[in-house]
Amino acid sequence: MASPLGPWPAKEPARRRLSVDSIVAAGLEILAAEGADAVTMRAVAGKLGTGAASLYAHVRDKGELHALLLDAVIGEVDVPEADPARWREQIKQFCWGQYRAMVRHPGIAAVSLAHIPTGPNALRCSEGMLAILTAGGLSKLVAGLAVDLLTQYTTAVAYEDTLWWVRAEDGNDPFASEGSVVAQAKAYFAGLPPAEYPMITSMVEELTTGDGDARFQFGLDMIVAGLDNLRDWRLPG
Amino acid sequence: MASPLGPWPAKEPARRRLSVDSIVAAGLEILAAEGADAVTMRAVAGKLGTGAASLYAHVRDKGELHALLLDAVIGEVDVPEADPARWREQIKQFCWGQYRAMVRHPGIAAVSLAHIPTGPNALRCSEGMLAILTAGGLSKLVAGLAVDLLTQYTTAVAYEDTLWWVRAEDGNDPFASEGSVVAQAKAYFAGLPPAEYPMITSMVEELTTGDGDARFQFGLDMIVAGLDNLRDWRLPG
DNA sequence: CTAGATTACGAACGCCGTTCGCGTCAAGTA
DNA sequence: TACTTGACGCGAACGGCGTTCGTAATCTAG
Repeated sequence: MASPLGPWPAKEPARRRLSVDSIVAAGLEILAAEGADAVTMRAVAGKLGTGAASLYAHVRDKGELHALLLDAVIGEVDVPEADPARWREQIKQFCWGQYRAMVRHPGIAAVSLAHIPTGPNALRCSEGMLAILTAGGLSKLVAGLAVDLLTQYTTAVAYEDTLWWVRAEDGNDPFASEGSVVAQAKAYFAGLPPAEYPMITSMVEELTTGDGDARFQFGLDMIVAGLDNLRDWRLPG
Repeated sequence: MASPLGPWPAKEPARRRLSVDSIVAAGLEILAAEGADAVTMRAVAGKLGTGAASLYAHVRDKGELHALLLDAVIGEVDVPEADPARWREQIKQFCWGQYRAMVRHPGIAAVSLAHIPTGPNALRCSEGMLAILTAGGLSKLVAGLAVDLLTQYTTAVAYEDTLWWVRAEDGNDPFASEGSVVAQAKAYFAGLPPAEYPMITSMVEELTTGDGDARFQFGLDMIVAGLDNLRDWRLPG
C-alpha cells in the first residue's frame, strides 16, 4: 500500500517486504472476509506469502495484533464536532457509527470487549464523546461514566449482532434451517409450557418484534434519556 | 456429590461413574478456581480421572458444556416475586444478583455473551424480569426490550470486571506492577499530551473515580430512569 | 447365560500460538 | 571496495487444544 511498487517486475517473493502496516492490512482483509476467529498468525502470514514465525519480528503476539486491528477499525468512525444544542443526536449518531464499524468487521467487537481499547483512535473517540457530553451540560463525572456505559453497551450489542455471522461460517446452514432467526426464536418461545412461563408465552409477539437495529436504537434512546435526568448524580456512599 | 459414596472403599478407578451432573460439577470447580478459559475438555476429564474422549458420550461438544455451566451459574441468582410498588429496586436488585453470580465464576460472562442463554434457568430469569417490569406498569413491548438491554449491560460489565482476574492468571503480577489498576489508568491518562487530548487530561480525576461497583450502579440507575421516562415508546418507522 | 447396545478411553489428526536456530540480506565501518 | 554485524525471514518443532476413531469393558434385555 505505502510501497510505490517500484521498478521490480515480479521477481521472487522479494524478501524484506514485511512491516507492521502490511501485517495489519492483511489482518483486516481476513477480518472482513472470515471474522476475527480466522485471524490466526498462520493465516495472516499465509496471505503475505510467508510463515507464522515471520510475524513475530514486528508484533509481540496475537493479542497485540488484534489490538492493532481493533484500533484500525475504530479509526474508521468519525467523531462529530461538539454542538451544544444537538448533543443528544450527536452522541447517538456517534454510537451508531461505532456500532456500524464493528458490524462491518465481524468479530472485532469480541476483541474490543476483551481489551478495553486504549489505542490512539480509541482515545480520539473518548475525547470526542467527552466533548459532546460536556457541551451538553453534563458534569465531568457523569460524562466520564457515560462514556464507559455507552461504549460498553454499543460494543456488547455489536458483538451479539455479529454472533450469527460467525456461527454461520462453521455451521451448515448459512441463515437458519428454515425461516429467519426471529422465526426460530418465536417458535421456541411459543413452544414453552405456559404454566411454567406465563409471561414469556403471553408475550411472544412483543419479545420478537423489531430487528437488531431497532433494539439498539431503543437502548440508546433510553440511556440518553437517563443521562438527561441524572445530571447531578453523585457517587453514593 | 449426588452419589452417597456407597460401600466401595476405593477399588480401581471403577468405571461407569461419569454423568452429565458430575461433568458439570467438575467444570464448575475449575471455573471457580481458574476461570472459563481453563475449562478445557482435558482438564474436566482429568478432574474426573479419565480422558477427554470420555466426555463426548454425555456432552455434544465444548460449547454445550459451557452452556450447561452457564445455566448452572444463572441458577444461583434468585428472582424476587414482583411487587408493583417496588419495581425499580427489584429490577436493580435482580441485576446485581446476576452480576455477582457472574463475578463469582470468572469467565462465565464471556460464555453468556457468546451464547445468548436459553437454558431453563435463563428462562426463569427472563420470566421474573418480565413480571417485575410489567408489574411496574411498562408495556409488554418495552418490558421485552428492557430485558434484553439490562441483561446485555449486566453481562458486559461482569465480563469486563473479570478480565483483570483472567489476565492475572497467566501474567506475572497478580495485581499490578505497582499500585492498583485505577492508579495505572490515572497515570496513563495523566501522561497523555494535553494538546491532543484536552478533555481526557483535564478530567483524569473524574474518569478514574469510583470502583466497578459504583459504575455498574450508575448504569443501572440510568437505564431504569430511562425506562421510567419512555413508557410509551414505540418502534420507529 | 447370551446378544446387543451403550459407555470408557488411549491414540491419533489437524489446528492453534509461540520459540528456536540457522540462513540471508542491508547497512555501517575501515 | 571488502568485511563485519545485527536485524530480519522462515522452516521445523513443541506443547496444548477440540474432536474422532477403534476397541475393550460394562450394563441391560431376552
